[in-house]
Amino acid sequence: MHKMKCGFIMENEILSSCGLFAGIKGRDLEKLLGCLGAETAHYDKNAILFRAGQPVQACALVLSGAVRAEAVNAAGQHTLMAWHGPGALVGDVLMSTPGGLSPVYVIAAEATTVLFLPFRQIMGGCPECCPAHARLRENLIGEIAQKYWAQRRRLAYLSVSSLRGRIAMYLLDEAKGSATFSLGISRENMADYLCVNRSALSRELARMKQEGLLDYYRDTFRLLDTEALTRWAQ
Amino acid sequence: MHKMKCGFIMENEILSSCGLFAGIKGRDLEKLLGCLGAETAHYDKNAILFRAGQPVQACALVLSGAVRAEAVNAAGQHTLMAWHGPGALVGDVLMSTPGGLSPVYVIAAEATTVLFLPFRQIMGGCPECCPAHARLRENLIGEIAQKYWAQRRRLAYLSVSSLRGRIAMYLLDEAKGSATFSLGISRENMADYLCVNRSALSRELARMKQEGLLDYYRDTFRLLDTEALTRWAQ
DNA sequence: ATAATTCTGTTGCTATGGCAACGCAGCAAT
DNA sequence: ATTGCTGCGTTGCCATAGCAACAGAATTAT
Repeated sequence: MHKMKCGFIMENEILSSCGLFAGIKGRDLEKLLGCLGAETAHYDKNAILFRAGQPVQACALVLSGAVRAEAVNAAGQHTLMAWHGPGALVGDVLMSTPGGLSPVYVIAAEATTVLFLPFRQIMGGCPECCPAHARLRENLIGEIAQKYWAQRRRLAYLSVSSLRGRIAMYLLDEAKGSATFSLGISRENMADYLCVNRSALSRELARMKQEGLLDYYRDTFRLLDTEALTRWAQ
Repeated sequence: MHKMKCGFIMENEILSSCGLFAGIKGRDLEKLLGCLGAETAHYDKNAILFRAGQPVQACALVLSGAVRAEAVNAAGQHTLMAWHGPGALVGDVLMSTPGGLSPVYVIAAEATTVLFLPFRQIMGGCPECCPAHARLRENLIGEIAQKYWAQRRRLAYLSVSSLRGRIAMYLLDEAKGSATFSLGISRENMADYLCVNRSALSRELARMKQEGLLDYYRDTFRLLDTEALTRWAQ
């Protein structure tokens, strides 16, 4: 690993487009990064960013490359828990949890550059109480709240016991009103997300298509009878 | 509803024991509450605290009584989502979510007193940048992070497809190392939490008892073969 | 173009777990 | 004591969904 002070990263478009720095730009952002003691770090493929069981003091914003979060169970098997590409914020919830120890280790999936933002500096604030710092804290709490709702949504799907209901609820959410939409994930990932067997998912989707509830090709769906789907979603 | 400025609530032991005000006491707490513009409000039974579909500007700390959060679906059915007694913090995640609208309405289950804490005042901070204020913000983010992990844990249980595995994982977590422990919830609530049929849960527990994996009476459990249970939990 | 590989759909078999219905124990009200 | 209520355990039935195995698209590499 190879650390350096920020500076060049100012040109990085990730910063301006990521939620954590929303509403902070130009000189404010520059000053804030210095004040935070933010440091970029470069990792070669398979280098470790966070170790399992360790406390997490800072979150990492992925600037380029990608990281994987993996759990290792009692039997010593490694399981992929998450994959984070450019723009992703990693360890934010964990660093905000009092006494929180990482349940996973995080490893560079390829050559990766991240920006480390230490919790203490974010919360402590600069002596001058600058508005950028206040905004950053609001953004951080907003990011965590959003992750909370993402989990809650998935929990809602999994709490539906019937396969059809689970699918209906998920698709209605993803559609967000529009008739035709693309999920952007493979059938297998969809099955994993909904915690169902892939072939069972395909079978049920085929049935729903046959009954005229929806139409689809690969990951592109069109909801034909939202009325009925809503009924199925309970 | 009947609002009043804080003041008398300083004697309330809820404040000193709740996570949100951890590490803040005495004069600091008093000053902080004034600075926040915190207001207690009293609600008669069945009075509404938060309406569904409305933005949430403040969280409510339940001082006495209790509230219910209920969702109303498309068919007009009301479903109990959560029950919050004294010490509970309600609406904290929601007020922290940018543009977040309440998915539920919150209603007083009985005569209830709450302390309202507005998000803007919490995050804005007082002009003097007082340490109590900073601590409050840290506590808030910590509370939200903890709620995140509580969801995540439940998600982990629900993602285990076999009933036995789900039970095993849950009980191993609840045991927290000790052999004998009490869940403090009814069998029916346990079934709801794990999203399984109550009778199926009873049946599987009976099987597990017969196989010597565990023993139980009502909501008190003893794990006899954690080794095997861990294997079942995958 | 051909081959290789990954992704998706299909289908038969079967175990699992949801459902309903009932019995019993504990507890409170009358 | 009787009645009612609630919580928990038990069991038979059977639909649902997991599993495995294969087939055919679609995509990528050669």
